[in-house]
Amino acid sequence: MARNVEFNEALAIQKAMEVFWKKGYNGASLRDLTDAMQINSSSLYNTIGDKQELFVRCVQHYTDLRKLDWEKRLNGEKSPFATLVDYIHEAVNIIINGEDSCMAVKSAFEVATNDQRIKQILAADDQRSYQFLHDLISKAMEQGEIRADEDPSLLADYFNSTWTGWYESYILHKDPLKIKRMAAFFIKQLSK
Amino acid sequence: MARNVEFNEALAIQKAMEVFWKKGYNGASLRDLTDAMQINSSSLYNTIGDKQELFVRCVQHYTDLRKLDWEKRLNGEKSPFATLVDYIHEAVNIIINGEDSCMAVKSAFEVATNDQRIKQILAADDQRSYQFLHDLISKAMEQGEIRADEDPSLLADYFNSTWTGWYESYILHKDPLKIKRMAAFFIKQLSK
DNA sequence: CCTTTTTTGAAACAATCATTTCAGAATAAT
DNA sequence: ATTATTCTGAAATGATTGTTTCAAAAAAGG
Repeated sequence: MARNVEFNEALAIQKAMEVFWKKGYNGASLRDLTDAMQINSSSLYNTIGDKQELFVRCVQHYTDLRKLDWEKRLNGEKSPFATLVDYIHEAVNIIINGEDSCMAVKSAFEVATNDQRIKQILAADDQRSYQFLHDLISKAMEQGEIRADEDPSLLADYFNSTWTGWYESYILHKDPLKIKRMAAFFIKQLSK
Repeated sequence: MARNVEFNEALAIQKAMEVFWKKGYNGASLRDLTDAMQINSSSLYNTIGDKQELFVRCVQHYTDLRKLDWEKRLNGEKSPFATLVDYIHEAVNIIINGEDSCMAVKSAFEVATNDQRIKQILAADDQRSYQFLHDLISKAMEQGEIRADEDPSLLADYFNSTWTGWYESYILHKDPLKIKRMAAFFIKQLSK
């Protein structure tokens, strides 16, 4: 009985996410966004909503991707400790090679203080990140891969919050060796 | 031969800093700023400059205050390790009680990626923070207050980047106990 | 093919943005 | 007191902000 939506919404969200990621919420204008999404603002307001709603969808999309990654890693074939070490090394590579830091971290500091919806999405994401680490650490302890004289939930909390500072360090000093040394120390703390 | 500047520039910078601190660079409008500074925009542009210049001055002011604090602590009478532990506990209290996170961290993620002047100021600030920790840690090792089987520069780097994640954690979860537990673990790692 | 419903594109919207202008008030030195 | 210079306040600047309007284009179902 009527026309269908012409543009690919998933692709448009992906493009908008990249703009927000690079420029931040306040730094990205609606023209920046619609240019990247290759749609007219009327289409945006008809289907997705206003700027805030678009941002929510983008942050949600970002955290969905992370969730998939964690699930895939947990279902992998390697041992818990090997999975953890792999993850850390890849995280280091992302920090060193990526140029836009982490969107979850940036958004936490820029908007989570004022926007409750964003805060809630990021809190849930952080909780999943914690759970991912907690699972691996406690399994590694059970299997005797790492020593079991610390509380897994404390270690997961502690390590989970550690990443953020590495991003900041790399923004300010652009020193890959610094990050790699901290990661090595991080792993050594776990294993010995 | 002529009139003097009427307003207190130092006080105006302080007020502007508080606005940027809370709202971020892009989130703070010039009206927000001049309202808080209680000056006309013409006075601002005559004496300090444009918005970017004002922000530079505010970030500089923020880091100057931190520098003074570190110097005062280094010149205190307590032992190196006691000074370090005091500092950590006060940092935890600031995270838990403050409501606007850390301006240096927020600015690093929002603008340091695009603005080289801000990046440079924050990198210098981070370097001083590192030096502060490095001084205390190496002195504590010399005096036998903590074990000396780790590289002080690595420990200083590692601990220096750890704070940032605590701020993020508190923004997302508002859980004081979580921060306190991580701080306690932090101190235990050093001392044992 | 025709009707109905929806999407699209371009333009317009008022509001706000950072910044500038300029006349008049203020003040320091003569 | 006069003069020379600078600062201040209010208003205006043009650009950009997020958002809306609406006619024309598109397409699905009868």
